[in-house]
Amino acid sequence: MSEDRKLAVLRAIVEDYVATQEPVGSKALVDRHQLGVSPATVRNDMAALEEEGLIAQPHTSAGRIPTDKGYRLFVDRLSQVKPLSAAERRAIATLLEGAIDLDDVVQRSVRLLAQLTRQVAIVQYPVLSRSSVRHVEVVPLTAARVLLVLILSTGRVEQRVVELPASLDDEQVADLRTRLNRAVVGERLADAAATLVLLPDEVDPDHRPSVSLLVASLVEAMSDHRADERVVVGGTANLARFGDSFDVAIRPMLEALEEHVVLLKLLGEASSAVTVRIGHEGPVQELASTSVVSAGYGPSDQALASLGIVGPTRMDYPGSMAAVRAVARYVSRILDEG
Amino acid sequence: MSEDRKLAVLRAIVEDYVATQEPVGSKALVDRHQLGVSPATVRNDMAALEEEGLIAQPHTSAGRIPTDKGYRLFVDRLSQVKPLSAAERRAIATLLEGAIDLDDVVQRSVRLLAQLTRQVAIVQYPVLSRSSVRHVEVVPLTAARVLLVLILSTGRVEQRVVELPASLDDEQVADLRTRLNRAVVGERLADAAATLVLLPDEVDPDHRPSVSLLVASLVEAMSDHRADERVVVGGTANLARFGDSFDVAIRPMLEALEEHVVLLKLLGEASSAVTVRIGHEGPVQELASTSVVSAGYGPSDQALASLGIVGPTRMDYPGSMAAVRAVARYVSRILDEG
DNA sequence: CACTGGCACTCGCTCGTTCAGAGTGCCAAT
DNA sequence: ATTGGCACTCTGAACGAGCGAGTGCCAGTG
Repeated sequence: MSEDRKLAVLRAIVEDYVATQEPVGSKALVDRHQLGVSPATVRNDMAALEEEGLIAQPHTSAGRIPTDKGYRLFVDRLSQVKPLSAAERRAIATLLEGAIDLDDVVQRSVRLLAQLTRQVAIVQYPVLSRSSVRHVEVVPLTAARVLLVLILSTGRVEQRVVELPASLDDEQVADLRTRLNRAVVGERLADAAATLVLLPDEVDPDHRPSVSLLVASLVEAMSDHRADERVVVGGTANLARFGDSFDVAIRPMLEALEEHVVLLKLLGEASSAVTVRIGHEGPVQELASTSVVSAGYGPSDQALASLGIVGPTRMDYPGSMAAVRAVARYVSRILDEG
Repeated sequence: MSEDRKLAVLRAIVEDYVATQEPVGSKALVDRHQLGVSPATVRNDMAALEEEGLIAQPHTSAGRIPTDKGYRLFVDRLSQVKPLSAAERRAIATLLEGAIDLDDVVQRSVRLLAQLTRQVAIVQYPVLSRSSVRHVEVVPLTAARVLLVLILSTGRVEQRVVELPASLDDEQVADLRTRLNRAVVGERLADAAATLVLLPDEVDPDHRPSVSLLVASLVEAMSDHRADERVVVGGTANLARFGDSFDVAIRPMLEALEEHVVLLKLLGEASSAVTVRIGHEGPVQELASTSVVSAGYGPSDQALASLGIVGPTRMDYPGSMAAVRAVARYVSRILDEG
């Protein structure tokens, strides 16, 4: 029994099962693939594969389906990322280049991923703490009320309204604006806080309470992890496609998709390579029958956040990986330019 | 045959059917409700109700279920809005008061509505064109690049980065900031554009191209209907609850929930009263078996936008209406304060 | 005249049974 | 090592019977 052919059989099983959604038998296999051997031989190979835990039969006398372990082997050794068609790549490029701001980029990416893979897509907003400050703006609203605007290198904008204990005139506000920007522009958020706390000491003691308050508010905006946890989901309608052919329960999926914390766990740590999590390998019990394909993205190849897709373990891995990788790259490029 | 009792029977049918999800027969009715008559009598009433098109039987020799027309009558004449429990009202108040900005208010409202009604909730962002300008800020980023920040009375913040044909120094920016604010603060968005177009004529001819560009960008931000169409959806997991008990197809629901344009159609024109759309009364063919309960909200009782819930026609209308009304009121109050 | 009890009738649903088909494992042969 | 053949297993579809919920109608009663 040839080891190579055994793996060829596994690959064929995965491909057929993904395509048809039905357990695949020995006869069907030799019909659809040019294996050059008889069904009986394939049966022997199958028995061996089952022995190794790579495939299983739902019940006696049914075809075989791949196990999670089988998919893992397939992804690691038997498949290569399927290149996208020229049309698809053009579609990605034009769609993403039409985006007008960060929100829009994220929005469009989700749609794109969902359409390309026909799965549920998830895109995380760039993580705050690793980006740097591009500009800080102080806007007087009334005498004792100012708006702080924090603009980050990723294009993200955070704003806070602050009530001051004492009023500031325009000149003082302008001075403050200069000082703040001198202190933090170009700094990474994680470091900026340290520089900021020294600022109140520099100014006229009369205004120290106001400045302290402003600084506190700014630091708070910088470490706002609520914003870090923002993710956008799209393509939920695709759930229905494989939803009724059950096996994958839609209920827990829908619930997970509402819990952004869970989604972040699913996406995992951002790393620029494409990551595949199959079935039980994932961190969420309820989603043991789903897989996640994700990749990090961010300007200049530092992975600021992740995006990816979630679908049943029986998915088209090569295709999904290609789509995820392509979108991640394009989004990274856009962020580089912006 | 008493007309009153006939309506009581209809009410009982609606209530039972909503509770059990199963066609209700004459026997079950007299058991569960104190109608003071025998099943046979109820059967006669039922025959009459069916004659009038208010109820129907799925097939001969099954119980009755209300028709859309039956629900309509129930909502209009047989039910009163069920008051929320004190605990529920407290939950609404505390949750919404903890919100820190407009995004957060919208986010929390959706969750709240979904939890209270156990249906899918939809909240529309306040419509731009009817709100007014609170402040405009011009932030120099580099010599020939500025950030425009537009702050609206609803708390919404829009920003645009503009590349200028010529560079402006700080003094000129400050002057521009003053002029812009003088021109539009307090104006409604619809009117502000008219005032703005005159602005370029006021300034030094050298900077006229830059100012024109800024004004154009601002006008564009003000009339950004993309932002108008923003809606947030929550509680999708609730779909699964009644999803498998068929009759309501989840597929078109999920699809509709992704199409924000469709959702806006569903919510309809914002009016401060609670509106109920039952089944086919709605504007979307595919959702003929779902109902929408919605209400407008906005500061000082002008309805800026709508929020509501979507669910199967067999829903708890009094409860849903109460929840929608309560949330709409609380959100309005929050906007009033902010 | 409104209501009631009784009764025959209609279906949809559930359950058991049967049957065909797909697929397997094993064995003897090449 | 591979193959054809064969007996065996098991699922899923098809069928039919019987049950039960529910109805409509009718004759009887206050």
